[in-house]
Amino acid sequence: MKLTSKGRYAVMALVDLARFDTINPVSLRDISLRQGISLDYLEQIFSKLKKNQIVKSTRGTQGGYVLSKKPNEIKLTNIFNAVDEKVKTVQCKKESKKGCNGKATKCVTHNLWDELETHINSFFEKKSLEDLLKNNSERIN
Amino acid sequence: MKLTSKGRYAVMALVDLARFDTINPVSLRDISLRQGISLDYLEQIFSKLKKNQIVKSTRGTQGGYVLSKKPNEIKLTNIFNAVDEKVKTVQCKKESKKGCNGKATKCVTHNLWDELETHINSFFEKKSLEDLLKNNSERIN
DNA sequence: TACATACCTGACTAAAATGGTCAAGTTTAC
DNA sequence: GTAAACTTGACCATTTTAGTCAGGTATGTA
Ligand code: FES
Ligand code: FES
Repeated sequence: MKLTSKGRYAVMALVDLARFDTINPVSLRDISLRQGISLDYLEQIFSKLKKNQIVKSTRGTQGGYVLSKKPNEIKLTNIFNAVDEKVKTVQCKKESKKGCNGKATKCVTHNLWDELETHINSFFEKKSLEDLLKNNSERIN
Repeated sequence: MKLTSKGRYAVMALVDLARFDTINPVSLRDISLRQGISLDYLEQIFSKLKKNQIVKSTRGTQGGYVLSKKPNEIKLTNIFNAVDEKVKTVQCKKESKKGCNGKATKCVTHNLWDELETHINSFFEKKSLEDLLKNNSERIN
């Protein structure tokens, strides 16, 4: 079970945005340099974040991205959904009546993985960007 | 973030074992048929489970595997460690002083992922094979 | 003692996912 | 007009996953 770079980078970039977008839009180039993420890869990620109305963009010189909501309104769940970083623990289709073994009943571990998924998702639903900002400034002081 | 088949199969197989090993050792062939898991793949998994003293084996005709501890003494943590299904959320080496960005400080999200890892692992530490047996028989009745 | 059953070991591999790069734009501030 | 910055889509190398395959070795039973 591991977290992919796409999810990790999305959150890193948005924290960066939350810290620096108060005066001017922030360019991906800046984020790329500050956070050490490939510029081209960031573009893919921000394209998805924009489609999901998590960020807004301004084109042209001095352009860049800005959060489209307040940091406390952006939960990790929203971010992860936007970039398709989903938690997948069960193998079977959840709606399907068939189990992952192809039989008519769910496998012996189905309920366990389902609980696990809920457990993990509850973490993402609790945490917002604002929590991360606090956490970060605590560490600086 | 997704669970791999190796971890999933290991738990499925051990639940099967816990249900059927009370009289005779259980052959991998039986598990393979009941759970719909490739026999050759099961052998790889059980090799690791054996090295980690989670199961014991008997060779020859009528041979097979038996749990080496009571179901309530086998936690998911133990199983996952045995088959190398580890939860990995941070990108950096934890001991290292360097962050995942190569800089001297930890990245802005490091603490978050570390919390997440703890959150997930606590689930695995709580759950034992016995819990799964209960859950399963509940569903049958 | 033969022989079938079942464990044991290690090498190999097809397919998918990951983590990007690259190329060719369009928009807009200055 | 030109450079900065967003936009789009194709492409690709590497790694991981989820196995397969080909040999073994041990042992209960007939
Ligand atoms: S995971 Fe849903 S049936 Fe096995
Ligand atoms: S995850 Fe540890 S420094 Fe980024």
